[in-house]
Amino acid sequence: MARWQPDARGRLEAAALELFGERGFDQTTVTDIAARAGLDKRTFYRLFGDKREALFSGSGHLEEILVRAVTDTDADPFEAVITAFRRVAQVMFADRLDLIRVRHSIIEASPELQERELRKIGSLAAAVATTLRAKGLHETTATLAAESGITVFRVAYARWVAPGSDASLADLIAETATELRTIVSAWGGRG
Amino acid sequence: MARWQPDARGRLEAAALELFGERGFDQTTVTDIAARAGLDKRTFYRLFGDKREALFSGSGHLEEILVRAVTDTDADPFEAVITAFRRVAQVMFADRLDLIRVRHSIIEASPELQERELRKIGSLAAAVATTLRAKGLHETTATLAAESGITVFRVAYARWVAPGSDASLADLIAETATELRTIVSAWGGRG
DNA sequence: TACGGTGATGTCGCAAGGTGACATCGATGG
DNA sequence: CCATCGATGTCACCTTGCGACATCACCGTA
Repeated sequence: MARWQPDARGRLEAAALELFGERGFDQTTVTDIAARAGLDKRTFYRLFGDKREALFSGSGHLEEILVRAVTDTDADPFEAVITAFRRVAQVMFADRLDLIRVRHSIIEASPELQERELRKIGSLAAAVATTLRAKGLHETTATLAAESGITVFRVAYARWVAPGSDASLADLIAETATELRTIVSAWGGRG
Repeated sequence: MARWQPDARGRLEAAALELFGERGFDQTTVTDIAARAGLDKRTFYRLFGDKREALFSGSGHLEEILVRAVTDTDADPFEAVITAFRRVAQVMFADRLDLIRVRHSIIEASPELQERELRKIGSLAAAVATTLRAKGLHETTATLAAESGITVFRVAYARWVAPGSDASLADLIAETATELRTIVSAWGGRG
């Protein structure tokens, strides 16, 4: 085969997205993906840790932006996380809404991909918590702020991708955070 | 081999726990597990969906108890979830603390097992959210209460399994929920 | 132009996960 | 004594993922 094709990684990602969309994740072999990209199966595994990773390349970038946004503020922990997510929403989820929807439906259709997404989200939360702790917060406080912030983002994101939604992701995040505060504040105390 | 050995499922679970603890998850093959239990690899796959499931048999029971506890109260949603978790903590995490710790350390040492645990927790949250919605709550409210309740449980659980902790899980849950309320309530509003 | 190094890719083989199809055994009922 | 049925064993197979090695393009240098 022709070697040194440009952007091997990008072409493999595109091929994987196409094939997962056409046949589903399980019905697509790594050999299929590599063939569509004009490459070998072994090359795929050199660029991606496993078959699922082809759909999660952006998560590293997302973590980077999020951590920086949390660092660059001195607000209260929860507010810092929510603000950071709203900024991320404006940067990373502004365009290509069609591709985002396709990706979402592919993940939704495969338990394995859902597991991987949960892991990515978990490591995102861990990174945010570490950042908050580095700012002098107590471990439990940092973890709780990070985890509940991520929860808000996930719920808002789910509402945003749902068909028939027109609000912006940033607005949905703020709205969802407000509702979380209402729910939690209503709690009486040591149950 | 001798057939019709009693409690094949239980013996496979025990064998898996032992071997994962001795060599780690990756260094243990399904054939190893089946051999230690005196059974065949194919029998393992008939009783468990995949290799990881041998460590997560209790999650169905946990979901059942949790859903019932949420159903049997008419408190505010967040309080209902927290109370339910505290009740579960007293029922399911009272004895066998040594086994719980072993299981926890095994999962902690394997990314694949962490992924599976996250999925189990996610389906737990979904079940609780469904239960809350059945009580007439709005979708977003139900999801947020369920997810943040689970977050509280996870953080409390992490503190509880950590070496050198002596507080009860139920108390840690209440304490963590209080701290979450403090963090979220401190938030100013629409960022 | 020739030469050697370097890095990305292809080729091959293999252990392990996971599954379908079929054989086999034990118990149970007639 | 035989038929049946459900749980298990056996075999063959595909796919994932990886180690080891060969190969090609490119690049600097003489």
